[in-house]
Amino acid sequence: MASVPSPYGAADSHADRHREAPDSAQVGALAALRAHGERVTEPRRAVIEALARTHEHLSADRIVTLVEAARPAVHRATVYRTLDVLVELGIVSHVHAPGGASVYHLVAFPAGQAHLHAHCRLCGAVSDIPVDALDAAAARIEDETGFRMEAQQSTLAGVCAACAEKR
Amino acid sequence: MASVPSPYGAADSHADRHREAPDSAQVGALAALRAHGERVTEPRRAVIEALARTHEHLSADRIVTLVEAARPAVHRATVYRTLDVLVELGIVSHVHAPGGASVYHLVAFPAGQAHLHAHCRLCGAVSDIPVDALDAAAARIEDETGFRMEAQQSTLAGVCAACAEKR
DNA sequence: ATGAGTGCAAAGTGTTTGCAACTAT
DNA sequence: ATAGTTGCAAACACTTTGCACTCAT
Repeated sequence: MASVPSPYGAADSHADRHREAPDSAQVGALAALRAHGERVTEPRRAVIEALARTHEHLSADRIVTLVEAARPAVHRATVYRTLDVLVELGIVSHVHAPGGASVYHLVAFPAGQAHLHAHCRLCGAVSDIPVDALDAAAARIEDETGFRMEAQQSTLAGVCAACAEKR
Repeated sequence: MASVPSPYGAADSHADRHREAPDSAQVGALAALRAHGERVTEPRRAVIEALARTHEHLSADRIVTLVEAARPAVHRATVYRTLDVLVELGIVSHVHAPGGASVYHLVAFPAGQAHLHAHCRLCGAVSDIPVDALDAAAARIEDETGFRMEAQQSTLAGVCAACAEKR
């Protein structure tokens, strides 16, 4: 039931009107999905859409909420399964923030969108840090300890600018 | 059978005899506990002991196991509560490693033992990185973004030396 | 048409909480 | 003595799984 038969095909033409350039990340994600021989289903579209609609870092639970709001028929478990698939294919990246919930975001397809994650222990927000901020440190660490840091998968802990100022 | 009728009390006077010179970290932890007006109880000693006995980074669940092995009467919930207290007092540090389980370790009391955490995505091991490795990056990040990185609370993701060599 | 993908509900993890009993101070 | 701690068991949040059905291909 519920209708909304076409996820975002021809039907929602006016909802789409100012989306001529639908996130390249979203397009890329769908293409990558197909390229891997995976089926493109409505739940999967919904998950990718939720991820593409924001530049935020969403927790799995938050994604569940967003998807359920848009497509009530989509079940929690399916969202989790979809996220697993997307992560496995490298379409989505997830980082574990201190606090229990892991956050997900689309990997930037055009490249250049890459960034590091910084988690504020006061407000919980995950903010972005220039991707090259740790380059020097990474080089030094590998040199000294042999550990090959993958900065983009790392989450830096600390206090964000906003919270730092309030104190 | 088994008994052990008195969970903890006067009974273990001799069980205590060879515990005069424990880890300075352990002593420091207990002292800090007292200094904060917290009571020093057997469960708390057991948790601190488990942490002090190893330089490893222990998951909460692993600590539960260790403590339960040494003091069967101590309940899981108490271990979690104790860890919370210790973290809150800054006696113990915990980092969330990607993969769900957070790892705990005593903060080095004499100072100088401080280190950063690096989590290998291949073997799962948490290794230590020199504490100052991110100093320059931290300064630059704060300068550029305002984010005040707390390097010691951060977990770097990547591949450890051993795993890197195998590939 | 046919199997990958889904919804459902139930079972897992890992962690927290309300309460009466107990013990460190 | 007495308030802080504990044990217990149940609740909790988050995630995964078995199964029959459906839909993308």
